[in-house]
Amino acid sequence: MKNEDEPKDKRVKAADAQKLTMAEVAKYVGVSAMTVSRAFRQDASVSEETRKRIMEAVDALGYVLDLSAGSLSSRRSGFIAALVPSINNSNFSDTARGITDALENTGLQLLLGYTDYSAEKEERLIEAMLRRRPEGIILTGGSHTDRARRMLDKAGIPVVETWEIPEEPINHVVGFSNSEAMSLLVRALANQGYRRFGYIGGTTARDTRGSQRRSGFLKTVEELGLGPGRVISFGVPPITMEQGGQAVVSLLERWPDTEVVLCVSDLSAFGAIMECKRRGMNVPGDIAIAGFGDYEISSICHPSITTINVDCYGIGRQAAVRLLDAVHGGGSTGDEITLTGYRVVLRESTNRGGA
Amino acid sequence: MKNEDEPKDKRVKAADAQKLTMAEVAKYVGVSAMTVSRAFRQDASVSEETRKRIMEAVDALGYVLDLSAGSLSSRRSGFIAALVPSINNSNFSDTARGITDALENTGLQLLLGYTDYSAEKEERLIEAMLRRRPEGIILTGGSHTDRARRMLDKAGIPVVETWEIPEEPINHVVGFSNSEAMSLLVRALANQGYRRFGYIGGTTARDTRGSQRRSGFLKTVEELGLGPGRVISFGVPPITMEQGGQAVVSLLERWPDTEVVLCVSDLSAFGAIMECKRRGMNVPGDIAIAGFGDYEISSICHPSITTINVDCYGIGRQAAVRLLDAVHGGGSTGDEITLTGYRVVLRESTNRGGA
DNA sequence: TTCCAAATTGTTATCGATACCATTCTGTCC
DNA sequence: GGACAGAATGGTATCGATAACAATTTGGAA
Repeated sequence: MKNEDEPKDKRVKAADAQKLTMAEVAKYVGVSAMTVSRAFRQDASVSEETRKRIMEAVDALGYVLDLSAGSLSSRRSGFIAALVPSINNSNFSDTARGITDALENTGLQLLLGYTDYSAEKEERLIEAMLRRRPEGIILTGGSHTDRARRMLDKAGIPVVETWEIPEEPINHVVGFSNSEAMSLLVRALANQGYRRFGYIGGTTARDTRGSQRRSGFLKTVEELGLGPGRVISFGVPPITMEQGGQAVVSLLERWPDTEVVLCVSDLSAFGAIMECKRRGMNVPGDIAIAGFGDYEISSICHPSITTINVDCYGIGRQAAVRLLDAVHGGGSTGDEITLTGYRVVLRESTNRGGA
Repeated sequence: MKNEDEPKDKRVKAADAQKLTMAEVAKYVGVSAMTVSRAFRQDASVSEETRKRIMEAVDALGYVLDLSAGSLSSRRSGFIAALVPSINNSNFSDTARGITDALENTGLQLLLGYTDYSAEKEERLIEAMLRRRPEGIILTGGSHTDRARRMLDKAGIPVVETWEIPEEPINHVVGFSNSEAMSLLVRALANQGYRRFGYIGGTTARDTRGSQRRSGFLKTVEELGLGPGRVISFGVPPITMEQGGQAVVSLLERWPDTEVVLCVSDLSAFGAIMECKRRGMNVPGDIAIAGFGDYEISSICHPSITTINVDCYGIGRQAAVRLLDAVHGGGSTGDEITLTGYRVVLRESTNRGGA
């Protein structure tokens, strides 16, 4: 049995307060709603004194601007949408952070979605996002369903594709060639004297960047006259640390004399290295292993991991900057491809003749 | 010189199409706008035949529902806000994933923000979020500015605090006691025979969960009669892998006979272990090290890391479920504290007499 | 056949801010 | 003193959907 004089649910009172509208603030101050509206925008012409009185009233009453109402009449939602494959992957969350940071103080809100590496889920997300009328949208990769492309086209908003160079860009692109980046790594290691190259990646083409890295690997090994590359496909992308460990076992069973193994990402490379150590093998003494992405872990772990450093944060930041240009400046410069940097980072895990 | 019959900028045409409104779809089909509106909701009463015709028209015209207009009249924004300290931390991105998954097919959109472990940034984000009139909000931790509390109170929406048990909960809570969890780990290791305990954490109280872990550590070491704990504070939270490595060096310089080091998170523990190995020390032979959070890395790395497993995904999922209950069901059950599980995971890094 | 309940569709007002244009006020210059 | 530019403020229509209620149709039951 509840006590009778127990206080009533606090939210009842609160719910009333919630109804507070701009007109009521205006009445309280003794101005028109329009003036209150102007007081909230820094560029509008309101006398300093009036603005001060309004803001005091806003504080006193606890009024909070309602953007959904505003965006309807101003026809500007104040949203930017961004889709990434996964938020659990630190490369992509760095990109998301870059976007968020670039959006700070622009008055734009980020609507973030993750596609789980699926073009179908991407399509559904794009539709869900467009229902909020974003002023621009940032996508990962260039592989989209036909319907997704049609929706984006119809939406008439700037689109930025990131993390790779699509064959048929929709609009703007901020990224790099995953194939060439992997190629660069192969050449760097070949320069060190490695000859028998293995590769570990996922089983399907879901992860288009992963596929591009593999094809860059295969092409370059071929070009260097180092025979066909030894490829192990293991697990649905994105492959985990654990799967990296399992894959390297398969690879070494099949081609025991492999000298160096390149992995689709640092995570699988790390798993591979740890599995080798667990089995008593020496990295890089018995086998050299390299990754891709330069995750934090790769510079810290022992042995530290040779990899390709990608400017994940910069991809996000530049994508957002491009988008802002297009949204505000009217995109006068037209569609463009912005190449972002990458570089080979040689570390202990591929030290030739290393400990 | 551009070719004259080059197609004009596609976006011009697209921008026109964008203006498409529900009324135009209605006219095209020969029904009222209201009927089109009903066709978009699955519970509304529209004949199957009419809905089919409408949806065909929607497809043909490429109409996309405008939720911002709808939310104004229905007074339901369709948003849920969630604030996490960082999206680069896989623990919190797991929580974000749990929230997103629980929201799937509810028609609710997640507005995600990251506070960077700052109560001031949290306050600004809460205000920004409230301007979108979310139907509920999920926060991390129980430490908020006064103004933030006031705004939340006024907003009159359900609030769920996660990841810890606040002393003064606002509303609902989904979390666990970080202090008790750390205490459990200390006891488990004391049971194994360890006596001289060290601790590595950040320098400030910004990370309240980190502070709670430290106090749980200190209290328990004291209770067990194992003298004052040896604490190294290093770096602004969240401390990185690298800082974990630096901290363990400090700790061992100051107290060389330390037997086991507990770290505020697996990331710093990993950094500490790698630094020890780099310096030729054996883990756990020379020094045992444990973390907190059970990140993927901890089960994979060598030696694998003893830690506290936390149900990060479940925290997000349950927080969202609680919130949905409160939003839809009217929160009839009142405010509640939902405790989520955690458990000690003993691994190689604290093997007594280990290799 | 008559009548009523349920299913289906239509009409109108409205959500809360902002765009657009009109109006008032202030100060300055000739 | 008059005129006028520019700043400050107000009034009204409007953004595009949905709530609320009204009207119409349909299918049986009486």
